[in-house]
Amino acid sequence: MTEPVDDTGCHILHVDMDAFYASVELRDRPDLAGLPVIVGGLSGRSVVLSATYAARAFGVRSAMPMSRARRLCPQATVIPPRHRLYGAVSKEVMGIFRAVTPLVEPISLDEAFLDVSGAIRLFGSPSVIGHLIRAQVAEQQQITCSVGIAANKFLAKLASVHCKPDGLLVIPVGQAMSFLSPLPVSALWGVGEKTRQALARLGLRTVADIAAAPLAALERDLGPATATHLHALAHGRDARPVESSVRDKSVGAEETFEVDISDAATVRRELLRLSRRTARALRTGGLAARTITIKLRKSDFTTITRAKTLPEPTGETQQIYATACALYAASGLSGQVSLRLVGVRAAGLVPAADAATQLALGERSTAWRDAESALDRITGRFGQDAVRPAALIDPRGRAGTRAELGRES
DNA sequence: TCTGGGGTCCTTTCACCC
DNA sequence: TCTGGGGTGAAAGGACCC
Repeated sequence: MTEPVDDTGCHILHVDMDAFYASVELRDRPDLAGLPVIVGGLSGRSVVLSATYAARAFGVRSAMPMSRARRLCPQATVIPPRHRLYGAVSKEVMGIFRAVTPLVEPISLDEAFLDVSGAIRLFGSPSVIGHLIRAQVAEQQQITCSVGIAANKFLAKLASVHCKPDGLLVIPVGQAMSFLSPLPVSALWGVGEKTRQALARLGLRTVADIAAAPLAALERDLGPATATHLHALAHGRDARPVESSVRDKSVGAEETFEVDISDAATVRRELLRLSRRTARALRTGGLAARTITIKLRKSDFTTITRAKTLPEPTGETQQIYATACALYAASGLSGQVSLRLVGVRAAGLVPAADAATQLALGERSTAWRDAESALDRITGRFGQDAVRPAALIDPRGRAGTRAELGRES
């Protein structure tokens, strides 16, 4: 047994699956246990989604280009991702959390915050609950997770990072500052490469440096919001509650081509495909959107976005697609510039029911909505390629672009 | 080394209204 | 009538996170 730790006042848990996608794949491939395994696309422009610790030992990291990962670790087994499977496992794992407390805030498929203050009388101290969760996840899903326990979200997340993989760590209330102080500024939530450089120019390299810096000096160089945020975190303060019902602010879809494209007709065809995916996501969530944004990334990786806010919220492919095409035409990039990525996003989300009531005279929209709902039912049953607009049918009889083929498996 | 796809949030700029 | 300023919403870009 481990030493008893004082977890008084530490009612926030951060649970993080270890190498989640790769661990799920290893359940089906026990022969690969202990070996370097990388989950990622097979096409030239894909990146590492997940890597086993054996692969990480070679320097492989998630988000790294696959080409580089394979150079670092040529002996690794590469497995294409199966997102539906990970989603299903995630649902099961979140179910384990919710059996302990209703206050579960999923951050992604593989991690969540839990507020266990109401569960202590029933299950025991936060550490006991952490051990219980780890045991249940291992037993029911045959994967490991790490649990960080502290007085707030930020510290709980730091704790789980520091006990990974397959660990549990409590940061007692009185030890937060001694834990935090020596860490590099990049340990703070919101400090990426750019902010790290900005802080370095101010001579700030550790969390202790930021905690000691005058707030006004930080505000001058980072802006008031970032400065206040970082200053609080550096003192171990984080008042954000665990929220079990966070509403999405936007939904969208984007796609990187295997080869850059400049032909306007091809780009529009891609916009149609992405508009369909976006509209379907809206309808699945019972939502409609007021603002449509397109994203165009050029060969040199510079990215522009163009947005339009509609008079009424919509969830229809036709309207989203028409707006996306208009934005593309107005961008000045249509047919002129080579693009490596296009995207469509819908924001300003409202419940679809509210949006429907705003359609005063029941124009053609209801007909489109009914037709698209019917299509949703068909694709839900028979797969996404069961029904497609004529524009998306490849004359050579193949389905979809190379990029899309690469993802489906 | 050559950069995915899903998002959130912040800052700046601009137009518009009062 | 002209000008300035505050407030607000939209648009655009960018940093960041998983």
